[in-house]
Amino acid sequence: MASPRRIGAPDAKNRTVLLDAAEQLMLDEGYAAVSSRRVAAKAGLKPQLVHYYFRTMDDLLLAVFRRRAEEGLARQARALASEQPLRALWEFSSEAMGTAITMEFAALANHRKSIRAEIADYSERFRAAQLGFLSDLLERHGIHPDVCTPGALAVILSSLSRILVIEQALGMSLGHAETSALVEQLLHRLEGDEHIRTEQRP
Amino acid sequence: MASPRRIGAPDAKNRTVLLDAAEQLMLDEGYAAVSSRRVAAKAGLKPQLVHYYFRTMDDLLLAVFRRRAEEGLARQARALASEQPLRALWEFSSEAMGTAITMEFAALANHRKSIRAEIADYSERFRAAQLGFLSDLLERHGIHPDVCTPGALAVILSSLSRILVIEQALGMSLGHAETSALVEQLLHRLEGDEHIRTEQRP
DNA sequence: GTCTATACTTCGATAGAC
DNA sequence: GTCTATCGAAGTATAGAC
Repeated sequence: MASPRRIGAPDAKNRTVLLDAAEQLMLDEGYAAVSSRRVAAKAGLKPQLVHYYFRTMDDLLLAVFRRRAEEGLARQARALASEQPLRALWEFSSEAMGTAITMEFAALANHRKSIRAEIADYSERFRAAQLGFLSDLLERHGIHPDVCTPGALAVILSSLSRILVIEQALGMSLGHAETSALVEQLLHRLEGDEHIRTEQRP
Repeated sequence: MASPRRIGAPDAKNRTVLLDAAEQLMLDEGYAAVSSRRVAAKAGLKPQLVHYYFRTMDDLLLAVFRRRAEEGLARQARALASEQPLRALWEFSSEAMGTAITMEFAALANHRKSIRAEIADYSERFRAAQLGFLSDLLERHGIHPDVCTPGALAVILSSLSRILVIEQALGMSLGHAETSALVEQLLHRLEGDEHIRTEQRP
């Protein structure tokens, strides 16, 4: 009774095309621009197909989010396993695209219950994945929990990277250079100089 | 030639009613819900009146933002002139409603040029107003700019308060208690214990 | 100065054809 | 399993009546 209507196969080619179009639209013009008609137009398909592959528009939005979130978790795991994990984490968190899409979904989440639960869940998974590494790092440097705990460090790093990216996108800069310098100081103290990264040869 | 159509007086009662309705809608359901029909319905007026008082929907949104921003600047100024300015600033920045509306406009700003300029301008005014106070505070405590500058402290405080509020609204909590404890430590060090505030008698 | 009648566009979603 | 024809509701904005 919940869903009497049929739905397209999860691996159908057009489903992916629609997901790509929706994601691009969201980045370019915001979640409000993700309508069945506009998504279809960008994908070169008929609007009704959106409702064939995704029962509602919320379902489409959720699918876009899940796909990005899963990819993000994998990329973060790779960053944390890299040569300079703290710097890699900072750079990953400072990526403009990830921040833009996260923000778009966060705004959306404030007003749609089904999406809110999903975002909260994934966000905690991102943070939880950082905790083990940060915990080791702080311990290795003999930093007492009274000074800074792994949880606090995770919150601080993610909040700073996010706000710097967001404000930059708006064209703001007041206090940014000083904050970046402070972060660089921290990274240096906890992980030494930035290595020169040579191009990977094919 | 830009605006051949007439527009309602800025102090007309219905204009304010429409502004209130738009703001409430934005908080409850997000910027996408602020349509002429829905605003009018909430205000108990006809949809066409929205276009009489505001030429476009963007104009309405901008008017909502300016009204709140001006009020916010005044409130922040009062906080910075209070008995415990640092704590007052932290509490002001941690207010759920201010954060929610700021976030909504920030999301909107990513995709609408006219709004982006306005947000960036006001945001820098908020931060600039904090700098004088924070500069004095750090100097008074003999904190060297190598350790922390006023600009960096402003960015850190605003980013932390914002992310804590946003994540709380989503239902997240990982690392929050530890971060709050760290902030409390900082407030205590820079401004002593929290005073007990007695109710103002009428 | 204040508001209404109206035009035209775009929306999400379903039922049913191939 | 894949797609199309179509509906009723909601969107912005203007021209013109009071």
